[in-house]
Order: sequence, then structure tokens, then C-alpha cells
Amino acid sequence: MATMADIAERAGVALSTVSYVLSGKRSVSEETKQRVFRAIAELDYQPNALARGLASRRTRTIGLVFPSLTKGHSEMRMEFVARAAEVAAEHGYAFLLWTAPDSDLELLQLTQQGRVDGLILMEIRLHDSRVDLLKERKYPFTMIGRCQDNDGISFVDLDFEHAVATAVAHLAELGHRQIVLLNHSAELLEVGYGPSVRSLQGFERAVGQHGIAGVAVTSEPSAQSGYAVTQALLAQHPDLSAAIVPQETALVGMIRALNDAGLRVPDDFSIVTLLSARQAELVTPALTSVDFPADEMGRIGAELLIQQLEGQIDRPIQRLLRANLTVRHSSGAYYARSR
Amino acid sequence: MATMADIAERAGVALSTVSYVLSGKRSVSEETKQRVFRAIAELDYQPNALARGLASRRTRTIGLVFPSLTKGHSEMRMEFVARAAEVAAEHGYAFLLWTAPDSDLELLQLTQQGRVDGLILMEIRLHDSRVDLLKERKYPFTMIGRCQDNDGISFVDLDFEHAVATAVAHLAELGHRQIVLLNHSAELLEVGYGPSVRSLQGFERAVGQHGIAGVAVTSEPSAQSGYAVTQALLAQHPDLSAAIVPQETALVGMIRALNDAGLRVPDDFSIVTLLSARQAELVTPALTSVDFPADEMGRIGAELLIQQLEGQIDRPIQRLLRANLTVRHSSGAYYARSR
DNA sequence: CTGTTAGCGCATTCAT
DNA sequence: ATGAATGCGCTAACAG
Repeated sequence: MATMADIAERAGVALSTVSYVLSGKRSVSEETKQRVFRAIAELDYQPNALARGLASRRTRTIGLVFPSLTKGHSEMRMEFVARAAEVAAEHGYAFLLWTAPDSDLELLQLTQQGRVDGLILMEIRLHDSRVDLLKERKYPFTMIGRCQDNDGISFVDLDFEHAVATAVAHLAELGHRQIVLLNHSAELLEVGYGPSVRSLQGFERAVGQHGIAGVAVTSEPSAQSGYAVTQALLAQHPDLSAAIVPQETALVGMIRALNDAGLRVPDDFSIVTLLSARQAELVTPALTSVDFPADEMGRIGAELLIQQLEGQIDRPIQRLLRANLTVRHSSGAYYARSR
Repeated sequence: MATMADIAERAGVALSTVSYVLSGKRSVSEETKQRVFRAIAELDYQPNALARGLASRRTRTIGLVFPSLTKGHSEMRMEFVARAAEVAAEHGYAFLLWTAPDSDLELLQLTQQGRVDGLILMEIRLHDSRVDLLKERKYPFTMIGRCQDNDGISFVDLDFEHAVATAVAHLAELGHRQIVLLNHSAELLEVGYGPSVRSLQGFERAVGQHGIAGVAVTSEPSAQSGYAVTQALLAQHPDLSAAIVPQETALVGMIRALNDAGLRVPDDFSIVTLLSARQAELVTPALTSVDFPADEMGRIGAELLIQQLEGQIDRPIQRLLRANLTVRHSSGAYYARSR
């Protein structure tokens, strides 16, 4: 493998000149440039990223701390990842996927290994020790999600309160008087997982404003759990006629429980999902949804980090996105209109 | 940030001794070891991965070349990625996600930058120039998928012929006399995308063996396309009573087209999917599926590469997995049994 | 405009 | 069992 020294020798210039031709950090005569470029082409030279990183103290690599699979990865999370990786590449950055450290210590170690210039964090809790850690060390990072206190941190998040309120308003307008929020797992709510907590807050406020009855329950992320929870709900609240469901797995269980109870969706029971458009398209029957802008969040998360690393911003940028509600119908006529 | 020199000074030993304590590549007295470890703890030292990689010519990082989002990423692909990343971490490797280079040149450059020790390739075609390229350069890599000729290359792949044949057998046994394969897009078939080609081969052979009529069509990966293709199918082949569907998006379109035509799934029309268990669980109504072992393939893909990098194998390992058929029912009773 | 040189932080060879 | 010294391939300060 050719090195910079090989190029310098072949082009008959100093090693540093090759470096400067490549970086453009000082002017080089056109003729010299051409000689260098020719040598590079002839020797099929490609700069060594490690040596570059070591000398410049910049790796041009960003990392994303990725929640472990075993916790049940949602399609949404993967949309963040895929889009963030793509954006990184567009900006000339490599993308390191780091499965979630069990302890904050491991996260700290990652930051000390010099593999990446900065990190994207996701699955943020209202009070998150990882955030405190990185903040204290002044390590560059952005969040997909947000804490309670976000002073000095760039993030992109969905306005869950608004999203759920939108769903409630839609159902209230359809005439529903008693609706349920099938929230994420009880565990997530307890540890202060932002989306869970804020969805619940938005739900309670909105049902109050619309003067309708609201029941909030949690479900594990599985069809089994969604099925069981729905059965219990139907028994306890026979007047329920609609649900807001922010998770795909429990949603499937709910639909089957309703069907088994003789209720057809959406004729006898309305459901509004909170899913990415990609996911919502895959649900049968077609359901109205508040569209979680997952790829947009992945994109912005990566862009904010890169901007921060390149000193393009002097203070944190905090983006709180609002999701739109898309009314979907089960009939194939839908396809004709949506084309 | 503490460096090895800091540790050496604090422990009162040579820099190289610290290195050897860490690597264990030569014996060090117990007492010296302890002094070094204490210094490491006191200074919160963490080795710099770049310097290590530069000096040792091993990064302990593997890369996965990831098909671009714009081509429509399937849940399956993300399962490969997530599981491979997890396995890498378990083995102490970092995991670089590289969005698919448009050209082979870019792939070549990646291998020359020294960022990774080896690559995992996916979305393999029967004749794949990327594979030829890496093979020619003797660059370490493994495939999730396989080519026509796989001499000297480790891979893990699903036996698609067998998978589709299993589905055909199941449908034949149920009494179906005319069935359709709703294959991946025509484009993928044309470029020789392995799963498409092999699924088709398995389908044609199996329908022949069972003496039933088989119709093979392609669909773009969208509900719209699945809907349109199904409408055309029903018009041209009124005796069709079952389908084999290896993609989730077209599947949704097919189900809706059937419903709009007054056909209920699975009562009036049988569908066997070829999806990961994770995906299949999310389909409503519940459908029998040949379970694509996506995470297993991600795991093996990563493990084969790491074994190869660590010299644990002397010749290629080629794993062709067989998928099992899971019979699913729409009733909630299913949950009770599957628990 | 260009060349020389000193590190970046570590692994490893050569000494002892 | 340990130290000293060299170099991995590059960036950037220094020198002209």
C-alpha cells in the first residue's frame, strides 16, 4: 500500500507538500499539484485514516450509541440509525455503531479511545446519567430525544405531547367519548423514558380539554401483551371505542383482541397509531396515524453533531418537531389517491 | 487525557513495560504489574485506539457495507445489521456501518483507508463485482448471501430454493392447485439478486414436483405495487387460491387487494410469507410463514469474519441455513399456544 | 511557494 | 524481567 512518502518521492517533492496538496491548507503551484496528483493516481494512493486521525486529532467519524437488540428493537430506532449513517456519509464522515454500553463506564471508555469525534445518543430518559457524564466531560454529542433539563445540549425530538394531543383531538372530533392510550411498557415509564412520560402528559391534558374520558395503560412491546391488555380493557371499560397506540407490536395484539371480541377495526373501534409513515403503511387494516418523523430525526441528529464538530454553531440547536396526522382508509381506493 | 507515557512515568517503569502489561505478550513481575495497574486506575487511562491501530496494523474494527436507504430498506436488512453489530461488540470489535458505495472504486478506497480489518457484504448478486474486487485484492470479507461461484469465500445464506419449496409443499398439502409467487422487483431479478433468482428456481421446481400450476410475478417493494399486481393477477388467473410472498410491503398491498375483491385471508385465500419471525408476528391477519433467520444470519456473518481475522480458520466456512415453516392462526388462541 | 522536522500514542525489536 | 529506541503514516509548526 502506497504511503505519502511514496507519493512525495515519485513526485519529487517533500512529504509535507503532498499533505498540503491534499488538505489545501496552503497554496501549492499548479505544476507541483499536477505532479502530486499524477503520482497519487499512478500509485493508487489512499490516505490512511488512522494516521490522519492520530496526527490531526480528528477522526472524521461519528458514533451512535445503539440500544441493545435484546430490549426489542423497534423499526423506528433502525430508521434513526439508517438515516444518520447516510447523512454521515454525505458529509464525509464514517459512522460507528456502538451497541449500548451496559454501564456509563463503558460509554466513558468509548469517548476516551479516540475512535470518534462525537456521539449521538438515543433512547433518552428525562434524567439520564449518560448525558450528565458527557456534559461534564465536555464531550461533543447530540441527542435524538431530550432530557428534562437540556441546557447547552443540541437535540432533535418529537413533540410527543402535541402528537398525542393531535390524536385525541381527532378522535374527539369523530365523536368518541372514552379512549385509551396504550403506552409503552411500565418499565420505560418508571425510568422516565421521555416519549412515555410526555405522551402520557399530553394524553391527560388533551382528554381533559376535550371533556372526554381517558384511560391510560401500558403494554410490553409484544403482541401477546397487547392482546392481554386489550382483553382486560374491554372487560373493565365496555364503553371504550378508540385507542391511541404508539408501538407496532402491541398494536397487532390489540387488533386481534378486538377482532376476537367481535369488534372490527376501524368500523367498530377506532385506532390512531403513532408510528413512522413507513411502519404505518404496513399495518392492516390501514389506520390513521400521527406520523413519527423518524428519518427526519435521524438526519437532524447527525447534522447537528457534525455542525457542532465543525464549529459551525456557537450555541446548541434544539429542534422540537411536530408530527402530522394522516387519515388512512382500508379500501384500496386509498392507493389511487395517495399515489 | 492520560497516555501510556504518563502511566509509565507514574508507575516508574518503561513505556514498553506498560504496553506489555496490557497486551500480556511478555511476562512481567507481579509487583510491576500492580504498580502499572494502579497508575492506570489513578489516571483513568484508556488506550488510544488509533495509535494502537497504526502501530499494530489491526484496528479491531469490522465494517458492514450497508445498502442505501433510498433503495427502500427492509426490516430484514436492519436485523442483519443490528445483530452483527452486537456480535462485534461481544468480541471486542468496533462496528463501522458504511452506506453502500455507488461505485466499486469507493469500496476499494474504504479498504485502503485502514479503518477496518475486514468487511461484511450483503445484498449479494449471483455475479457481484464487489466480490471479485475484494477477492482479487485478498481483502478479508464475508458475505450475508452468496454468489454463483463462491470459491474461497466464507458466507452465510438462506437456502431460498428450499424455503420456497417448503412453502409450496405446505400449500399443495392444503389442497391448492394454482399458486403465485409474488417475488421481489423485476429489477432485482434482472441484476441477478440471489434471493430473487433462487426463490424463483425453487418455486418452479416445486410446483412441477407437486403437479400444480404456478404463476411467478414480481412486485416493486411498495403496497401500491402489491395491490396493483394482485388486481391484475386476480383478473388473469381467477383460479388462484394461494400466494407465497417474500416481502412485507407488497404483502400489505396484496392483502388489501384481496379484501377489496371480497376475498378474506386466510379463509378464502392462503398466503405463506417469507419473513423474519419478528416481521411475521406483526402481520394482521396472522399468516403462516417460512421464517427467515435474519438475526442468525447477521450473527454468523460477523462471527465468520472475526474468526477469519483472528486466524482461527484455515479455509472458508460456508453456511447454508434452512428456514422452518411456522403455521400461524389469526385467532388470539394463538397467543396462548405460542407462549 | 516549498522543504525539514517534531510529534500524535502506541507496538515491537533490540538490547541488557 | 525490564529499558531504550525505532517506526506506523500522517499533520502542522517552523524555517526559509
